[in-house]
Amino acid sequence: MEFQVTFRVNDKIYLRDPESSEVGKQIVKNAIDLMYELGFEHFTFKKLAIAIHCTEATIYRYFENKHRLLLYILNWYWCYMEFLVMFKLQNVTDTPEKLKTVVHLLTHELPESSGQFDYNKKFLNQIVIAESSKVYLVKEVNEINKNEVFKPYKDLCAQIARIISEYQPDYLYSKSLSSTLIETAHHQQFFSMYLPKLTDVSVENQAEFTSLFLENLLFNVLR
Amino acid sequence: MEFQVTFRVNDKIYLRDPESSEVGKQIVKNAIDLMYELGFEHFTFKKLAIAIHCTEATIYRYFENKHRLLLYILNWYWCYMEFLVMFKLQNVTDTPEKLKTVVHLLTHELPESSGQFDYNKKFLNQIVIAESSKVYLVKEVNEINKNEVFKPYKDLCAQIARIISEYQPDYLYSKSLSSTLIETAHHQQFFSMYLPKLTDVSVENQAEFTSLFLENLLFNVLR
DNA sequence: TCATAAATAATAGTAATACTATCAAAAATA
DNA sequence: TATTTTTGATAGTATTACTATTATTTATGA
Repeated sequence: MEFQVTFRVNDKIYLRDPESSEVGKQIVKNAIDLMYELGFEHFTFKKLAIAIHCTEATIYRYFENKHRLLLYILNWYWCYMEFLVMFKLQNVTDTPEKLKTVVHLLTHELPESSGQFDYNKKFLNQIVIAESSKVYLVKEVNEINKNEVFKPYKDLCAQIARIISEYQPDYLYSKSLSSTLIETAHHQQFFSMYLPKLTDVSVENQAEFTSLFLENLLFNVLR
Repeated sequence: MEFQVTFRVNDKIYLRDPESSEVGKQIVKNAIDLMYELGFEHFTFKKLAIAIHCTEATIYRYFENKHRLLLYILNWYWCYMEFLVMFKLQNVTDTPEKLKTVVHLLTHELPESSGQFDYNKKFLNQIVIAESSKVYLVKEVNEINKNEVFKPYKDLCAQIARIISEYQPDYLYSKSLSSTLIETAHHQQFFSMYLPKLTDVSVENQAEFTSLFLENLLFNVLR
């Protein structure tokens, strides 16, 4: 059985829906590749335009600026992650098992979704790890937040918080623990790659380090 | 008794020691004020030059770019924080008390240090919360790391990890828990201010929320 | 079918940012 | 006193982030 999952990303993020045209799709796909390669700071619309053989003005027609484009990519990621959590927890009744699944999803590359036009999941994962905090750690956070552009993040956070509450109903900080889980998944992965002295990673457990740490943390905090 | 604490910041961070001249001191002091006001992205050397009535070139003589200037400010913060932890734990023998002190330090404004030429601690605290991750979440992280510019962060992390190990010697992730503590202190404070739905903050516990959450987390993870 | 309107991309700008090179004055040293 | 070094000021350039205008294509409807 083949099926395809698509997400309606909040239309306040873009000026024109990138899903509505071929160039639009190319913009998002190539933005992920180029942002992975250059990092958010060195990524520019000019460079993206050259990569997809169009002009800067064309990209500006779809996105106000590169911050909005990153926000679009992350919204897509948060929506996909929420879907994956929901999907993978179908028919799982064991609550510890649910939490383990969540940790695994947060600390591993996204599975390839079918569909001829797909984003590079390895690159997307690295962008989430290294760049995601840059969308809210800005002076304009209140202004941006008004358009509900962080709703998918809040939804994902609330979804995980519900599983935490299910596991331990009297735990007082389910949402903070949930957001800590998400954020820690990112920075522990980043640290274990680039600043390993800030972690307890070793050569042997490189790949599984973050999920081991988070599982241990979670099951010690709770119960 | 009056005393003053100063820190030798790694000289790879600056081109010319800002402590060595009056303009240099003005650059750092006013950078903190202006970076707080504008946020790192909108902060420029031009604007800083106007604020202290000098030229851009003067500032470039001290710091290669604004990233280095932020790194200098954070190095100062990390050194000061390590000093404070050491200082406040003098004569404290009770290990749980030590951990509580660390959490309190990480989640509250820095105390004013004496000295006629002092940085604005309220502003510095907000910069640490909102901008600190931007110094390492860059493509050049490996290159930058070679000059040991993150050493004060690693030292602070190791210092807290030692207290964790003292409390529970067989805990496997003392350094990761330590860096998670530091990072979580930042983003939970940020979230409770700007994106409260990602936390369990309430109107009543606004000020103490992050320390309550972290204390609870820490004492449940350990033992 | 053809005229007209609307949508789109390309061209060509501008203002601001992130630097660099040069120069002149002041300070330090020999 | 002469000479070197350090300093800040001036005046640039390349890139970035965006905008306005124009040309072309596409859609619509009489």
